[in-house]
Amino acid sequence: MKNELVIEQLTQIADLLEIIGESVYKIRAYRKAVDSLQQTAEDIEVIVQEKRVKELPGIGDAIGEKIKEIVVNGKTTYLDKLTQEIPVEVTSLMKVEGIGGKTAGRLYKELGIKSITGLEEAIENGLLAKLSGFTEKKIAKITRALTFVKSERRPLFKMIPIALNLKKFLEGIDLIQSVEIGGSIRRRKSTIRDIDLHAIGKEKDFEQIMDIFSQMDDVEDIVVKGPLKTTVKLMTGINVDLRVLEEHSNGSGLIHSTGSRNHTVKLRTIADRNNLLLNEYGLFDGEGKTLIASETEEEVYKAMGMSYIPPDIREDRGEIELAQKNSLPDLINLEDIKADFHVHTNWSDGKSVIHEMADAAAERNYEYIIITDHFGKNPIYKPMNEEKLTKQRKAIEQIAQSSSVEILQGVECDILKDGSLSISNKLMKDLDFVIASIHSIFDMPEEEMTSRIITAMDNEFVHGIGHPTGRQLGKRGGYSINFSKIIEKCIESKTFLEINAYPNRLDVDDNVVFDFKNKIEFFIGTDSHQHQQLKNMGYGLNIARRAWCEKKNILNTLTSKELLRKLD
DNA sequence: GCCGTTTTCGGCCCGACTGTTTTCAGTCG
Repeated sequence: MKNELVIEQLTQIADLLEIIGESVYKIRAYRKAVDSLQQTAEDIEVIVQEKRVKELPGIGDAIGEKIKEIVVNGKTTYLDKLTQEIPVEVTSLMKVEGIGGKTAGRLYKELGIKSITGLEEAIENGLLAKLSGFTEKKIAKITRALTFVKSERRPLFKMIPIALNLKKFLEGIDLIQSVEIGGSIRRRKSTIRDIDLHAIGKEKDFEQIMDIFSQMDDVEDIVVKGPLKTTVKLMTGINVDLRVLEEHSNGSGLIHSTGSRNHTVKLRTIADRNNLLLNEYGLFDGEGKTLIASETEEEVYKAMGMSYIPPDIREDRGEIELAQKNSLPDLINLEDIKADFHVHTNWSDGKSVIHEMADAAAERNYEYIIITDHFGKNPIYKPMNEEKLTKQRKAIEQIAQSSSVEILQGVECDILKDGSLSISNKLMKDLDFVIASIHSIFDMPEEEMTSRIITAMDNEFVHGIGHPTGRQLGKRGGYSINFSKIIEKCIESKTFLEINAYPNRLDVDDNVVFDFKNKIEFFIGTDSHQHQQLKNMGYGLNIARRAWCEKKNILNTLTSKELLRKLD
């Protein structure tokens, strides 16, 4: 897939336009196009071939042509032209916090600085200090920013506890009435860059609140500090934003802090079109004098003529237009989940025994559970063989007699290098559910990897593909596969894709589910290796909800009878 | 450069913080 290449080049164009001082609207258009592509799981080559590029929001004639050029030639002449004026490396300066296009442009034009190293040298040899406007204070700020590694996106499950600790700390301050976690954590994105906090207090206390916040133990640096908004960098390198408001602005402030940026921009645009003004303080009449709504999010959305939009789907992907028509999807909930489809026990590499898993499922009010221990030859997973499989079946039958949840027997088998499986057809035939997953040889070219998985799906006894991309958040990206082709095969072979809810996997990504949920169905598996991990179903649900899934899109909402009938 | 509940042309979200700015540009979210 050439999606990454297109995104990279359009971003470079936007950066370069910023450096040469082009119209902010033109720059915004390129950034919007990048956003749009980042939300697409489909192969851009396929989109170009089918002449659907301009159907993507924010992409018109000009950018559409450039995308086509990049897909066909690997580059666009427009970028070539821009780089004749400004070398593309100069855009790397904009990665430094506080340096934008204007500053990067001056650094290059006036001092010939092209890179971070060049900038460091110019600071050291005093060249930067000779530039007008680069006072000691400003240089000190840049120097500090240079010591920080650009903060990376981290898995949601690692950020939630950090955010909760901060929330707890702030809630312990008398001057603060309440604290909410906003931003991408509240929207439940799979990976998170910054932590956004929204606090309520009295205006007279704002400065003191910010003093306490910026003096917390694990603050490494204060990035910006004002009475209304403060950003600190923690020693872990994570940026934390705190926005403080008075209680009457709670709803509008929370909408602002939660984002996404594109969602709030769209809301404000609509408000403006209706002669209203929306900001973090509330929804006002056009003059900004009369307050219309602000106390709760529900009130603000309602006053905007919309139904309440859950945080998970605030991404400007059409949810606002649907909310205006009161026809948002009826998002799937935890109560709709009747089973966990991917569970390991001590029959392979799991830590819990079957009945512990069944009990944990019962506690979650599931109707059934599918035990899917490893089957194959890879000793890492202590896999089962034919003999163990037969014994396990007897064990399951026995435990099921005293269990309040139904226990189905499945396996997770390996997709071998050539697409064949680590289990025979004869054995699969008697199993309720077969997940086939890739557990070895990850670095295959896209085409080979895609046909490897497609070969596995061709096996009539395979029901689902486990953790389809193999990504491990914060460790490795997924292997290269072509989703457009995989989905086609899913439809043809009636195979389902997993939403793997193991917190460091979250695989597939919500973009994939969003794009293809009306073509195929998905199942959520926690891939639990001990009974406490069944609670990770929530992470799988986050993905499904972000992808606008309703009950009908997710197999876990079926009863066991309905499921088995469907698999037949 | 994109886009259309008034518009195929004329708009394009809104506000906080920083620096040295005596009224604003740059950057960020």
